[in-house]
Amino acid sequence: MDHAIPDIVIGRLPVYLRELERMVRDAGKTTTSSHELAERLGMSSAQIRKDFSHFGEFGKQGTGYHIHYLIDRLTEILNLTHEWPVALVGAGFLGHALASYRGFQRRGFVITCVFDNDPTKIGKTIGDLVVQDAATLETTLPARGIAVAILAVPADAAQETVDRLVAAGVRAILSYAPVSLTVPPGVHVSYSDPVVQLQQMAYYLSPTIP
Amino acid sequence: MDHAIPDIVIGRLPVYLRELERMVRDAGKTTTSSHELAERLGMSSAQIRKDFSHFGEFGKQGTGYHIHYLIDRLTEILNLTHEWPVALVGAGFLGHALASYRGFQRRGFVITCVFDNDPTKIGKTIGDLVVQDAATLETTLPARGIAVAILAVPADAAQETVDRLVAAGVRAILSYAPVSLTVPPGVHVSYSDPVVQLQQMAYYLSPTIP
DNA sequence: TAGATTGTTAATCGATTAACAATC
DNA sequence: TAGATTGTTAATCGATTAACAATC
Repeated sequence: MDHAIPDIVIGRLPVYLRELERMVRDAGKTTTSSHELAERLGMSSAQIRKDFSHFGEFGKQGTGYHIHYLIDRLTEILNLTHEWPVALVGAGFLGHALASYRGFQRRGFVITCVFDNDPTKIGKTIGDLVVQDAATLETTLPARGIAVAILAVPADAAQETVDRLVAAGVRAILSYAPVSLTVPPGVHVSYSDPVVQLQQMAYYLSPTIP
Repeated sequence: MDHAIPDIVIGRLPVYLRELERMVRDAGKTTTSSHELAERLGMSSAQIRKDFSHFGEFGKQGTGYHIHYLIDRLTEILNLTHEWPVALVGAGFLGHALASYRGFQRRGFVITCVFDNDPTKIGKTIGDLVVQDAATLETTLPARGIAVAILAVPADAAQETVDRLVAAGVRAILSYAPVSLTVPPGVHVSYSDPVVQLQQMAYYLSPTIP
C-alpha cells in the first residue's frame, strides 16, 4: 500500500461507529453530516471528513451521510463483519466484571474462554464459562483460533502471560495490568490503567484542593 | 504561562512515573538514563529528555537521573503530593471491581464514597464503604471536597450523571460509560471503553481469521 | 582524562484546520 | 435554483527526531 493510514485515525473510527449507532438507537436518525457528528463528539467536522477520505467517499454533497451506510463501511474497515472470539486471562474482580459485561458481545467480541492459575478459581464458573487452568492456554487458544485476548492479571505476571499469549498465536491484547509490555512486531497491545488516566487529569487540578 | 505544556506530554508523565517506581521496586535501581527508560517503554530517549525539559533539568550529563529525585519531581508536577479522594458512581460489577482494586490507594487516589440509584444496592457495603443513594451526590461531594469521580453507570445514565457531578464541583471524571460526554470548560474527562480499544486493534488483524 | 549522557536546537515529520470548488 | 455539504488542497500548527555542544 502507498502509505499506511495513521493509527490515530484508526483509533477514531470506533468512536465514530459508536456515536452513529447511538444516533440510530436513541434518535432513530437515518442521515447525518460531518458537522452534526463533530458537534456530538466535540471535534472539528474537517477532521471527520479527512478521516473518512482515507477510505473512500461515503457521503453526498448537500445532504451528508446515510448513517446505515456509514456504519456498514466502518464495520467493514475495522474487520467487524464477524464476531471475534476473545480469551480472558485473570478471573479476579476485574476479570469477573469483564466476563459479565454484555457490551463485548453486542459490539463484536465474544469472551469464549477464561483462564486463571489460582487452583481455588479453576473449575468455578463465571456466567456460562468455566475458569480453565492457565497452563492449558497454549493448547486451547490455537485450537479455537483465538487472536484476541484481554489481560486482567497482576502486574508481576503480565509480561510472562503476554509472552505465552503471543506464542499461542494471539495478536491483539487489551491489558489492564499497570505495566508496560514488550511484544514482537505484528502484535498489538492496548493499555488500560485507570490510575494513569487519573494522574494525567490531576495535573490540571489545582494542587490546593482538597 | 508562556505556552501550555502539551496534553500528550502530560499523558506520558504517569507512565514514566509508573516505570520508575517499578525499577525501584523490582530491581532496586537508584539511577537510570533516558536510554534505559526509553528502551523499557518502547519509545525514543530524545522524547523522554524533551518531555522532561518542559519542567526543568532533572539529570546530570554523563550519569543520567537519580530515580528517587525524578519520582519526586514527577509526583510534584502531577499534583500527587497528597491523596485525592474519589467518588465512584455505579455499584454494578465494574463498580465492585474498581472499589476492590488496591492500586488506586497505592498510587494516590482513595475511593471515598460509592453511589448508586438502585434501591437494592443502596445500603449494601463494598469493602468498608456503604453504597449511598445517588440522590445524595449533590450534598455529599461538596461537603467532602471531592474533585475527582469515576463513572461506572450505563451509557443512558452517563450524561445526566456527569452534569450532576459537575454541578457538585467535580472537575475530573474517568468514564467507563461507552458514550461521548459533554462537559463545560475546566472539567476534564478521560474515557475507558474496552470495545473501542479492541475495535481499533481489529483493524490490524487479518479479516480472514478466525 | 575518556566516556557517557544530558538539555537543547534545528530539521523533519505528521496531523489538523481553513477554505473552497464541486455537486447534490 | 439556492442552500447545504462533501471531498480535497494547501496552509498551518504541533510533535518527534537527529545531532551535538556542554559537562559530569
